[in-house]
Amino acid sequence: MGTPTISANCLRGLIEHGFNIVAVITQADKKVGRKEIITKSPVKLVAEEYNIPVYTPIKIRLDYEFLKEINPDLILTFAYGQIVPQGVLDIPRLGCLNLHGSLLPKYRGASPIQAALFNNEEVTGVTLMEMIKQMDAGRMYAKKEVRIEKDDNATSLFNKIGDAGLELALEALPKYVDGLLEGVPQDESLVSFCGIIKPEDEKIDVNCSAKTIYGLIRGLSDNPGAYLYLDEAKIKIYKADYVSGEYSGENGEIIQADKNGLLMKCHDGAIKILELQKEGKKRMDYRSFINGNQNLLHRYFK
RNA sequence: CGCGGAGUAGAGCAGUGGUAGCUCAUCAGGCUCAUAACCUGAAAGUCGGAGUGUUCAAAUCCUCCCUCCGCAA
Repeated sequence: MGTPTISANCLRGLIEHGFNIVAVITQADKKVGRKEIITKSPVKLVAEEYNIPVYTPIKIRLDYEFLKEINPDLILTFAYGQIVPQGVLDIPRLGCLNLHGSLLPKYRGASPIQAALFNNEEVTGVTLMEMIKQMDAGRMYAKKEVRIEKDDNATSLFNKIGDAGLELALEALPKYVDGLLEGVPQDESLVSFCGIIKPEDEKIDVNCSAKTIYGLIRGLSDNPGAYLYLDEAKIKIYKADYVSGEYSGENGEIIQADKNGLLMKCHDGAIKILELQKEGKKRMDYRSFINGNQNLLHRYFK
């Protein structure tokens, strides 16, 4: 069970390594984009490619009777996008496992990969764990660490986590099936959570520290992008760096706008904007932005 | 028919009826110990496409089409 590209890659890997996938469950086709084109999930596309039966319950919470007939030995989820009810967890004889995009017990919840970036972590990872009723709280069977590099953003980290998830599954699933893995309970004192990211969470608060803003920008790039406003125009920042040090001026003020950089002062340092996009315009580097928007100096982002 | 913005030199933009401009990049020359710095000059646009639409005159107004983007989903 899964939905986005990383799940699809994982599914493909499992299939090619000889795992017998009897059914695939993914989110239903959705209308996407301005033209509302009906789009199948990446997982569905891969499943169809290999002629594996696909199920797309709108609400798995209510609609899972079909799974009893399939009677799988094991269910593996990876970024499925719905909460799986107890009724499903009880079906497979070997239980339900989940690949979670963090090193549990850190970052239980819906956005672990982004959360690691928001918090400027240097290491995160993926955890293979038992699914229980309480979200992301089951015993852990295996983990794989992923190092976060300076130039990583959400897109690149998703890919790394996806690759790591597949590797972990290939290594650990056979052992699990043979009963060789021991489940380790999570240390409840170290639990932290991350929720669904809402549009208001994507707004940059210029009064935050440079490092916090940097983390937000990385964690939301390339999709959907962290934003702020210049006058009435919404500006998304896709790539930036942070500079420590004291700068005069107010938070949000543009304190440099030339070929050497586009700097916005914030609390405890400044943000060096590298790639951005004004609404209605294309994504561009800071030099192009400065060329087309003169007199930026001492104006304010807010 | 969900709402809205935009398509003008390689890039980013200005220009809303009267012989197409700005910043950056490019090329040439100059200055300099030197330079991504500075000075001088040059090249580069059938102004998204179509119209056997309006006008003395269209990048600018009208009609249709294409593409890109923000919101919403």
